[in-house]
Amino acid sequence: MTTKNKRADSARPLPLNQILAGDCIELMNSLPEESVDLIFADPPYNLQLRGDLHRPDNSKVDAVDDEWDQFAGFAAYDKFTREWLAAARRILKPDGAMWVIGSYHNIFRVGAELQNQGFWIMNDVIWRKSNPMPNFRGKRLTNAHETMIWVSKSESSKYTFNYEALKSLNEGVQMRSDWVLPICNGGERLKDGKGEKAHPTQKPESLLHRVLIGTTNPGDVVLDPFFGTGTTGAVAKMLGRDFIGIEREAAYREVAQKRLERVRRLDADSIATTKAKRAEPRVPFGQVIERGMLRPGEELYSIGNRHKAKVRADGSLIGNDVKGSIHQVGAALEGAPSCNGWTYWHYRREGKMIPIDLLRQQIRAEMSGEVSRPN
Amino acid sequence: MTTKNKRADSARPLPLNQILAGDCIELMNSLPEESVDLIFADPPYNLQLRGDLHRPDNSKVDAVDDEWDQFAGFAAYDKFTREWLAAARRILKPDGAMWVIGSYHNIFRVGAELQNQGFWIMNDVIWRKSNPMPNFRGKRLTNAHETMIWVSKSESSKYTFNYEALKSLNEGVQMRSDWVLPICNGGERLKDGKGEKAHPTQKPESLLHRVLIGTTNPGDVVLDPFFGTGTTGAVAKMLGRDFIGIEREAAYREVAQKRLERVRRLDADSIATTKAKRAEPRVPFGQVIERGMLRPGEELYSIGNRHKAKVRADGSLIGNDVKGSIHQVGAALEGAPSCNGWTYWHYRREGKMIPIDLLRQQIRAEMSGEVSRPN
DNA sequence: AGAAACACTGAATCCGGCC
DNA sequence: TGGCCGGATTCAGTGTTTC
Repeated sequence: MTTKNKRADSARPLPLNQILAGDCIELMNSLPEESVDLIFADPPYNLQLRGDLHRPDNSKVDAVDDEWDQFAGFAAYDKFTREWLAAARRILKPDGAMWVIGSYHNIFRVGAELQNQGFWIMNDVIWRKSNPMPNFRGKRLTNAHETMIWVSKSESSKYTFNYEALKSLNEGVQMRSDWVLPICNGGERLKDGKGEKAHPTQKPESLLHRVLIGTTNPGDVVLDPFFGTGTTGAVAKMLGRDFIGIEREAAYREVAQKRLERVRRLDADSIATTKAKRAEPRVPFGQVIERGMLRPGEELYSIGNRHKAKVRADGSLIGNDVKGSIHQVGAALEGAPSCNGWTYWHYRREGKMIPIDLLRQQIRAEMSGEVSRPN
Repeated sequence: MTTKNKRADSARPLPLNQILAGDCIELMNSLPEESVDLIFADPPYNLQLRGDLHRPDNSKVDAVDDEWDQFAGFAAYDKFTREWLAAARRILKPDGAMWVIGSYHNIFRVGAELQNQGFWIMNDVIWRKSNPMPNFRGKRLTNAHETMIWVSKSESSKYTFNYEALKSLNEGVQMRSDWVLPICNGGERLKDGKGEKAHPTQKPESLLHRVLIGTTNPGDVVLDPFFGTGTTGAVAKMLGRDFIGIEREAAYREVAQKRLERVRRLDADSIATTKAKRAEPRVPFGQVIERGMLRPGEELYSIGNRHKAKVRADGSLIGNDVKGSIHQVGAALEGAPSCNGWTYWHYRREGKMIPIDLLRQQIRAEMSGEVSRPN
């Protein structure tokens, strides 16, 4: 047993692998200080939704309008944040660490308060969703990510970081601060008795898998103060870590309890890895313009010089009164149903015609070293 | 000239397309209020938020003990943030917007203060670096991204968002909140006289290209209070936007000035981007009847023939006892909250079903004389 | 049986001009 | 300035039904 555990040994035993019922601040305050290795926290985001939102097909979006996400304002939210962070800080071992996940609605306030309380940021980590909900009204960018902040208890903490394990998860390349993972749906998404989703914001197990592999060791105690349907507990149990869940809502606790009973601990050997699959990244033609490889106003020529078109600043082409993507304009000029613009169009350099696909290859080469999408 | 500009008109002229020398807070305070369309800010965040931070009055923070010192560091940085954000807020037009870029060292504090001052977050945007600097010691994840926060001046601001242009940059798929772009190196990276990089954190032009295409229009005034080597100005000039740069260090101003002189403005054609449909003139359905394209009494059919309605002489429809506009009747028959009648209803010609939207397009073409109008 | 079409859904600060 | 109302707006994936 390492020195990390000395405080816990001298205190009363922890309620391991259980779901505690009640308010997380009170319950954390009732636990012995400096007894927990890692905290994973998914606090309410304090979304401020106005009216209903409908998809273009007129179906209504099922909003997160639950009571637990309502706060009177920033001051109330900040007070809540201060209190639960302080309670979390007390029970963390000196070398312990914490992850907090959030969106732009709350993550800046949480991050600032983490710093104010003396937590030390190692990284902010971006969960890039491979399948986010689109922006239906075309008024903003697709909100396609969430932010996690990974902190140690203090600057001098000797936190756990399994560098090689994460590198191995990433096909031998150093793990980056942006993680591409799908949202939780399909069979993994828990349903209630009526077939509705049991919790509006269930996190994917893949996310917790990566967190726990990277920043805990087998046998560590992982606490989740906003347990919900228990993703943290399920992955912890599977990976041979101990967990403590805290959840206020009885309905969530019930679903989580059943879920945890179904989970089986893996044997030590198989705790190893889920392999990532390398996919050739899609390169939008717009990037060729943004990167200055071609300039807006420059002309492109078809094979055999039969057609030409001019590049615009937004990556569309205009040729012979037809506007659109490199593929659309190519198809229109050829009178064809479709066209691969990347091989169809060429640019001129020193009298030579060069296919724009070479530019795409160049961009892909620059992007290599990146690994994306598990599953 | 739109109402957006009325405040600027009544004030003294802006120092457009220049680099102002000095402290950005003082200089912004010297500019007329509500005169700028967009601010792009890359504030200092390589500050050690610890020992060597100086107070704004240049007195050294007295390090009593670690924790107090750290708090003093944050407090000083927060004060600086509050002040430059307030100055930026004052010169922004009511419908203006701002981008701030930062890393985990500072972005949480900046984001929280943005919210405190009443700025309204549209998105946080992740610049995912395709070629980041690796983490050499293997103690953390590769810090492979930076965070940008895009805000409007207030919740009610009618901010500029060129949805279609960004979608076009992304080859027809809605632009997401994570942008993959390489860091600035190679020929784009400016060097000083000794061949060293001229600025430690020069931003890539590709990043500014996307920001300016997406959230400004040609002729807009873009201000950068931390101008550095002038990436914002260079891209603004190229894309036909006006800029105001503010920079304290003479060496950076010099490099930026030379750079700007080399930049050439693109012609209007190349700057043009794909327009939103909303910008097209409204065509009342009644015109279709007045012009005899459809006759009163003619029947219209929904997609899939599930519903039909009869055209009346005043351009309203009647179907299944429901009377009203093409939109109202469509919505009523579908039991939907709203309905785009133009795409919902079809008429029959020679056995074929033709959407009435084609008639609207025909009218619009006749109205403008040609297919597309400049800008 | 297999393919194709259709239906449904996800942490969302999601409209704007005219009267 | 509040209310009315025209009409613009979606990506990836899973699961179900139909051909």
